Amino acid sequence: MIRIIGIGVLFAMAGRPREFDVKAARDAAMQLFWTQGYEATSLNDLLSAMNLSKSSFYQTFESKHVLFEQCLARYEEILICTMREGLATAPNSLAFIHGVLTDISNETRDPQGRRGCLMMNTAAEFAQSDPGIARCVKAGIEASQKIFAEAVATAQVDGDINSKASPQALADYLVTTVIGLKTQVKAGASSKRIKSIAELSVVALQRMT
Amino acid sequence: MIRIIGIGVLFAMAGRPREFDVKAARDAAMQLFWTQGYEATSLNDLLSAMNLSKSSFYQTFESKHVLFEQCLARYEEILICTMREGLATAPNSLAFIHGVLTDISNETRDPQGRRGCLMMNTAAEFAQSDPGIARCVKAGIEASQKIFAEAVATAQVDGDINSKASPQALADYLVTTVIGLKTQVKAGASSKRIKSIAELSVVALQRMT
DNA sequence: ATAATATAGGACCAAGTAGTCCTTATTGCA
DNA sequence: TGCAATAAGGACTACTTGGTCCTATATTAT
Repeated sequence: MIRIIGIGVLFAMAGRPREFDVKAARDAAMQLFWTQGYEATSLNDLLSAMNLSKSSFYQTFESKHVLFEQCLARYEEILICTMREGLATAPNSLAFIHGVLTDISNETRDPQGRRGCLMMNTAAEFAQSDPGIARCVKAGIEASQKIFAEAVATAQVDGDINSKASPQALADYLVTTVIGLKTQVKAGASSKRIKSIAELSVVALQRMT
Repeated sequence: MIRIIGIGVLFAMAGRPREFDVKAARDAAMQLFWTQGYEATSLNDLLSAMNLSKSSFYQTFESKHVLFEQCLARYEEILICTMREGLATAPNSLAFIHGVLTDISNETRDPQGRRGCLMMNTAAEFAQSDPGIARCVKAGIEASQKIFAEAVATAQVDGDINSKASPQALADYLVTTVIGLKTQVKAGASSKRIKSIAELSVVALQRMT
C-alpha cells in the first residue's frame, strides 16, 4: 500500500525493510559496467557483484538496461562533482587543468585495470544504436566541457593562458585531449608516456594563438 | 589431396573453385565489425554481409574470433598505407599532419555512421580481456605514431615546427589528438567543432617549446 | 569416370541470455 | 495478530549464440 503525504511525496506502508543499500548496489554495478562494458556484463555477474538475488534485483531495478542508464548518470555525476571540487580547491585554474591531464597517467595503475572512461566506453559500444544513451553521453561531455571553459576563462584573466581564443574552443581542445589520453591508457600506453603527453598539451594550451 | 611443390609451397588439387573473393568477403566483415563492434555482430549478420553460407564461412574462416583478428589487422594495414601515401603525396609534412587532423571532421558525414576508429573501438571493447587483440591494437598505434614522428621530424627541418621536443613525443601528442577527435565524432560532436579543435591542435603543435 | 573441392541448406547442439513467476520464510509496523 | 513488504531460491520461458555435422548438388582437373 502506498500513501500520499503532502504533495507528491510517496510513503510506502510497513513491511520488511530492504536489507541492502540501493546506492551501494548501484555503485557496484557501475564499477562492473565500467570495467567490463554493458554487453559483456551478464545478469549473473551483476547479481554477484551487487550481492543480490534475482528477485531483489528485479524488484528494485527495472531491468539491466535501466540500471545501466542509472549507472551512467551516476558516473557522470561523480565525474562532474570531482571536477567542480578540484577546480574549487586548486591553487589556481591552470593548476587545476594541469592536474586533470597529468593525473590520468596514474590510471595505468588502477587495480581494477585500465578501464578508460565509462562515458567513452559507452560511446564506443552504444552511441550509434541507442539514442537515449547517446544523449546521456553527450550531456556528460558538455558538462565537463563547461567546467573546463570556466577554468580556461579565469586562467586567461590570471594571465596563465595567453590565447585570445574563446574559452569554449580551448575547453573543446581540453576535452578532446582528456578523451585521447584516457583511451591511450586503455590501449596500453605507459604512465610515463601519458604524463609527458599531458605536459606537452598543457604547454601547448598556454602558447596558443 | 595436397601436393608439395618446391619448398613449402602447397598446391591444393582439383575441385570446384571458390566462387567468392576471400578478401572482399573479409572486407565486408571488417566494415560490419567497424560499425557494430565484435559482440554486437552476430554470425548471421556476418553471413548476410559477406553473402556466404555457414558452410562456406567455416570452411574458409576458422571462427568469428579469428576472422575478427584478420579484419583488425587488415584495418591497420589500410590505415598505415593510407597515411604513408598521404605523407608521400602531401606538399609538405605539416600539410600532411594538418590534413590528417582536419579530415576527421568529415567523418561525421560518413554514410555508415559515426563509427570512430576500429582500433579504438576494439580497445574499448576488448583490450582488457584479450591479450592478443591488445597487442594488435598497440602495434597499430605504434605504427601510426611512427609515421607521425617521421612527418614531425621533417617538418622540424622545414622550419614549420619550432619545437625542440623529440619527434616521438610530438607524435605521441598527435596520436592522442587523433584518438580524441575520432572519439568526439563518435560521441556526436559537430563537424565544425571537430574542425576547429583540429586547427587549434595543429597551431599548438607549431608553437610548442 | 573419378577424385577433390565448393556450394546451399538444414538439422542439431550445448550453453547462455534477460526476464517472469511462484513458493516459502522473514521482518516490521499498526 | 495480521498486513505489507522484502528476502532467497528455483523452475521456467522464449530466444539467441557460435559452432558442428550431414546431405545433396555442382564444378573442376586428371
